[in-house]
Amino acid sequence: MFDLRQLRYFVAVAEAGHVGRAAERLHLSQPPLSRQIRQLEANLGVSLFHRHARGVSLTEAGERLLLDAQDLLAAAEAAATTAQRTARGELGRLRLGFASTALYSILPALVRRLGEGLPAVTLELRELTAEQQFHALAGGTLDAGIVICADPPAPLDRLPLLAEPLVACLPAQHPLAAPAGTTPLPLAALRDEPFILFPRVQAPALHDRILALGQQAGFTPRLGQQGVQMQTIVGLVSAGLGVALVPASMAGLRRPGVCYRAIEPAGLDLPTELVWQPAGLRPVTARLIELARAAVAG
Amino acid sequence: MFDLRQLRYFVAVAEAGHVGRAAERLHLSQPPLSRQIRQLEANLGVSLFHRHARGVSLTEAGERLLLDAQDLLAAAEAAATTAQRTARGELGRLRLGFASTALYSILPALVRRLGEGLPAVTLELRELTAEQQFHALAGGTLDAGIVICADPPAPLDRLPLLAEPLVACLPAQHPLAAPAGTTPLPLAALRDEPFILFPRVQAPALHDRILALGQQAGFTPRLGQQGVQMQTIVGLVSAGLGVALVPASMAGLRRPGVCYRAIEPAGLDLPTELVWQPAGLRPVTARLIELARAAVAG
DNA sequence: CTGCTTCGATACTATTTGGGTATGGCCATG
DNA sequence: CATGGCCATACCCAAATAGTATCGAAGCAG
Repeated sequence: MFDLRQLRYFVAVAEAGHVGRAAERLHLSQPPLSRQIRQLEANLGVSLFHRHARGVSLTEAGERLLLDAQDLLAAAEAAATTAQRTARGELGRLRLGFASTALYSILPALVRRLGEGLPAVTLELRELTAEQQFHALAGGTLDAGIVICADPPAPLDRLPLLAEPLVACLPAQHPLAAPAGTTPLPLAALRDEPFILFPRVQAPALHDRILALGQQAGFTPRLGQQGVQMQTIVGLVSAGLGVALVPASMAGLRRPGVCYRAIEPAGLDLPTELVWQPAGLRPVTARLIELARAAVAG
Repeated sequence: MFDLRQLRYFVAVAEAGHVGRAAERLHLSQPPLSRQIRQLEANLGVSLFHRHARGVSLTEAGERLLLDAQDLLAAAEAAATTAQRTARGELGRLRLGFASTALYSILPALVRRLGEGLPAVTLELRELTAEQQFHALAGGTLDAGIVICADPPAPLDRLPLLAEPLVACLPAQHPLAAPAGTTPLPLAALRDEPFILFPRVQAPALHDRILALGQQAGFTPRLGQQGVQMQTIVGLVSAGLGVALVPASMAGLRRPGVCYRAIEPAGLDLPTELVWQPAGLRPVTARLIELARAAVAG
């Protein structure tokens, strides 16, 4: 069978109409080129050129092959660059999990950066709890995840993206409601309110952190309704079913009927982190981590 | 850049999952295969395989390349066979001219044989006078032509396809009209009828042949209407505008209102011939000539 | 019609590249 | 810890490719 080199030679001769001229263009001397063309003809069992006194011209079969050869060479080139771009993580699918709070903090900026830095990567976003993300990462069905206030199991790497305090989320008609910027609300003032929380299994660390804050303020929070997603919790608060402690960035949700207030004691900031499995890291995941690192630094 | 051989090797290794196994399948020993794979990786600047203890597996870039490589190899194969089939005249366009009479004699059978013998050839049929065909053949805009009773100019080759006598074509109501199979009609009986003919410039040889037949029968045919196509001439006869001498195969047209009779003297048979330019003969034209030759012989 | 020019083909040599054999080294498994 | 399986490396030989010199055929001008 033939060879891409022979095809390149053939195209050069066909386009130049001269063997010698084409040899020059290929930085080659004339005789080997002549020989390669004849060899291609022998391999195919087809004569591709008419030889006459002042050059060569394509036979019908040659004209047909010229079209195919140009396509083939272009396709080969494209295949090479596709493989290279895939290896660099510039091409493909990126499966990114995220906790619901990330939608209101880091996720929009990160997605924008991905779109700018890796425009040919298809981003698949999945809203998942931290546990679901850890499981999917271990199973290889997720490339990276964004979790808040959760402890990734041993084999996972992590990158802190941001840290934010908890704030109180109150119904707007609540006696303690006040515009932002007023003095922090002493937590003890909420001792008699029902607290709206995630189910503990979904986010044990965050759940415990909130209960501990209550203890620190001298009371045991009374549990009210439960909600799996942050939007649900804020919605329940706006319906007057209780109060909640939520990440400060949830104030960006601007749901009518709720009010956010800083609390005292403030407690430790909640970390939002990017997590991934370093073993078998896909190139595109590595690029995501780079971008995220740059986003945190910049 | 890489090479189709390397691509074939790559595909074999990818499909086998083992270098050694693939080497066997390629009738090759393992070390050169190993080396070619590494060289392909070096050429692309991309690692295509993960090596582990019991074989190799594709990297993400490798998986991407595998798809493209399989396509490329198939396309290369296809390009080769396309060129070969084109060289053999099994593929392409065949521009065939024909005189209108051929429609009622040899053309249908020839077209059927072409469809069977060269199914991938696109036949372009053009109804043209002999002179138009000779001109188009000289100009290279026609591959072959079918003419009746015409003398091709010097550079053209010819193949006789059939020869047929002239018969009289009379209006059905004409006193001389009679069913086929009766005695031949003495031409002299038509001495007072207007003769419907082609314009002489369109088919001088046939025109002269008809006039000569009249002379032979002892009169000079009186010219009536003219028609360029055979169908037209027969139509004018059926309208009662005169009589005509037409190739015997025109009886196959079975136009109502006309009647065909053998004539006396019969004169020489009219040759219908395939003509073409032997210089720069296209492969597909050569195949047509072969088929036509077989059709005449068989 | 003859010499000149142009261009592809051929002969021969040098170098590169590809393939074979022997062997080393790594990783998983029992 | 030893063993087996498998890929990588080292080295050598054969084949293919490129370069130089030359030939031969076909148009063109004088």
